[in-house]
Amino acid sequence: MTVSRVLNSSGYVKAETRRRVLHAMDDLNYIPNGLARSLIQQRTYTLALVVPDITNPFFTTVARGMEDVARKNGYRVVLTNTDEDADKESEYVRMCATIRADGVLIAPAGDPSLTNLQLLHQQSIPFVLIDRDVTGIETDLVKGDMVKAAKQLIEHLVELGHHRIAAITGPKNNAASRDRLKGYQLALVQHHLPLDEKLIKESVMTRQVGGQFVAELLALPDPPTAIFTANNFQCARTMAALRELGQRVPEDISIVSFDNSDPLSIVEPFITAAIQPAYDFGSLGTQLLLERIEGMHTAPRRIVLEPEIVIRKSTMKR
Amino acid sequence: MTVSRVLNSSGYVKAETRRRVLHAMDDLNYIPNGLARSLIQQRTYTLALVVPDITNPFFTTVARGMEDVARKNGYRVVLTNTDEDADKESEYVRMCATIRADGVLIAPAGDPSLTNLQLLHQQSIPFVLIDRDVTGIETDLVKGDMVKAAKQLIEHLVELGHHRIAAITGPKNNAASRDRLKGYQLALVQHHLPLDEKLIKESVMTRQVGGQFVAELLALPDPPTAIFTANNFQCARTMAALRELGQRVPEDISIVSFDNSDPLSIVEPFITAAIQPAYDFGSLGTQLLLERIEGMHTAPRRIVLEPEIVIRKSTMKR
DNA sequence: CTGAAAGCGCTAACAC
DNA sequence: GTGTTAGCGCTTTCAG
Repeated sequence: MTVSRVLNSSGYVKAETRRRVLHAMDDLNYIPNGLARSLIQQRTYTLALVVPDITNPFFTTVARGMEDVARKNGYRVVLTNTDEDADKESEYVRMCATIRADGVLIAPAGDPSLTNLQLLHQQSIPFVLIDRDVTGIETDLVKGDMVKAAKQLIEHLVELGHHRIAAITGPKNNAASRDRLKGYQLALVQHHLPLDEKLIKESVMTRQVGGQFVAELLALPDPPTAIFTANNFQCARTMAALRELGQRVPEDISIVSFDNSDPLSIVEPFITAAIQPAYDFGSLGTQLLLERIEGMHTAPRRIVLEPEIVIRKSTMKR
Repeated sequence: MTVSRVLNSSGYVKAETRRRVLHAMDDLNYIPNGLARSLIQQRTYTLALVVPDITNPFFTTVARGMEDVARKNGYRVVLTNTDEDADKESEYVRMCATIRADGVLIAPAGDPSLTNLQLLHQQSIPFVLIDRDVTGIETDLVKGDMVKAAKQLIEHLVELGHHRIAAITGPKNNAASRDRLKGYQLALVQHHLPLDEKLIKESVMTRQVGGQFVAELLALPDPPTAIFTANNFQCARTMAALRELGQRVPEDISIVSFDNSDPLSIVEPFITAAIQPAYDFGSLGTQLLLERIEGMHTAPRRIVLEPEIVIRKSTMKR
């Protein structure tokens, strides 16, 4: 018990006793057992971050933001990958319950993630959504204004004289995908441009994304002069496919994208993109989460951050 | 106790009883408490990955390799960042002990990490080094043959007619840095080229790396015609600095680097580089670690993998 | 200021 | 097949 008091600097311990305890701990290379402590305290000081892909620079930046805030508050972070798969996500959410994480920051795979969030709720594990909303649940959320961002990207293209603009989107069961598409459509409508279904290609958001849609788009009788991609990986794949087909960017075709926050892009930031404050997603999300863990707030809070539109070299006048 | 038997499918339970237990668990949304289980079993089924920077694509790929093998064997992975700082590393190594991780895969910050490894040893936590050796300790290790890789990169430059080749290195207390420098020197010596100390610049390996050395190199009376950088971030920063100084790559100056495994490099792999099998570092390292946890091996095993030299567009004939 | 008793939720070992 | 006892290493509570 006295050792416990020394460890936690709680209660009174005579200076001499404290000294002896510390000395003994040092002697024995003693490190307290966190499991036992957590078991009794009902607190693990562990937060979990559940993201679709930890190799996506966007999410590693989120992780950094989270880690910084967590550490500052005495919490650890456990990172997990869902590969955009609600089933794998479910496994990890269960893991969060098993390890008794104090809270979870999650970028849900899509609307089917609802079940996973409900599980967290059942288990009374506080959670905060980042980047993506999920229909059917009201909770704390930090995301970017993706409708607006997409709209601005498209408007940039329109101003450059593009009228045939293709959109590569993610799965429809995913709010982030839907918002980006919505922004695209909104921009076209407001500028009195026709919406052509053939210019919209649904694909996936992972690095496994294929590039066949590029050939399909170019094979259209009236092919697009610009392409809007929904994320990092789609953009990269599109660029690669265009190169294979002998198309130059931006001379032959323009490209805009989301979150081209390549960690190495100090090399040659090339893609005109809507950059979301990924670090802030992590840090603000964690802040909300910690407040919820401490039981401070009750009404769900939604934080919508403004993305920054960065005009670079992947777009040019038509 | 019966519940425990059902959970672990151990011992005999009547089919009917099992059914009732499962039903009740479902009813109550019961999820077993991993803390209590780990406390008694003295096993957490948690591995830790300690790397310098989780936003470095090289290490996220390592993480993927680790996670895949860990999952397949029923283990979880906890990721941590040390920022190339032995003190922060020490904190995390202590954390590994606190949470009673079953094993640790670690890319040590440098030779001062020795203390941290000794702590793990004291606490009887098995560990495996990846990417970097540490002088003063004999353990399992998975790394690339960096001397050879660096040597081949330099030879490529020599064959292109470069004689004044600069080297940007990492901290000297780090085996990875030393090996890369050694390969550079070896190549020059074998090709009877002079070793000029003024062409060697020591810098850091993090994203915070500055680019001032580029200006210094170019200001030399006999400036280099090619630059060898030791990693991702140094390469990126060098490219940026060159651009600011109006130097074109590769027309004015050539660049070679290590691990330019940008996740988005499907866009435009540009840098001629030595690519190390990062995924295998993670998967093989975890394999070794698990074997050590299961107590199978005793003699330290060293796995040295061959890097691949990929000639791309950042180098040209002098 | 220090210690003794009890218990967090689970499982190993041993009854029955 | 199922239940009981004990204990993993801590902290909470209450005595002294």
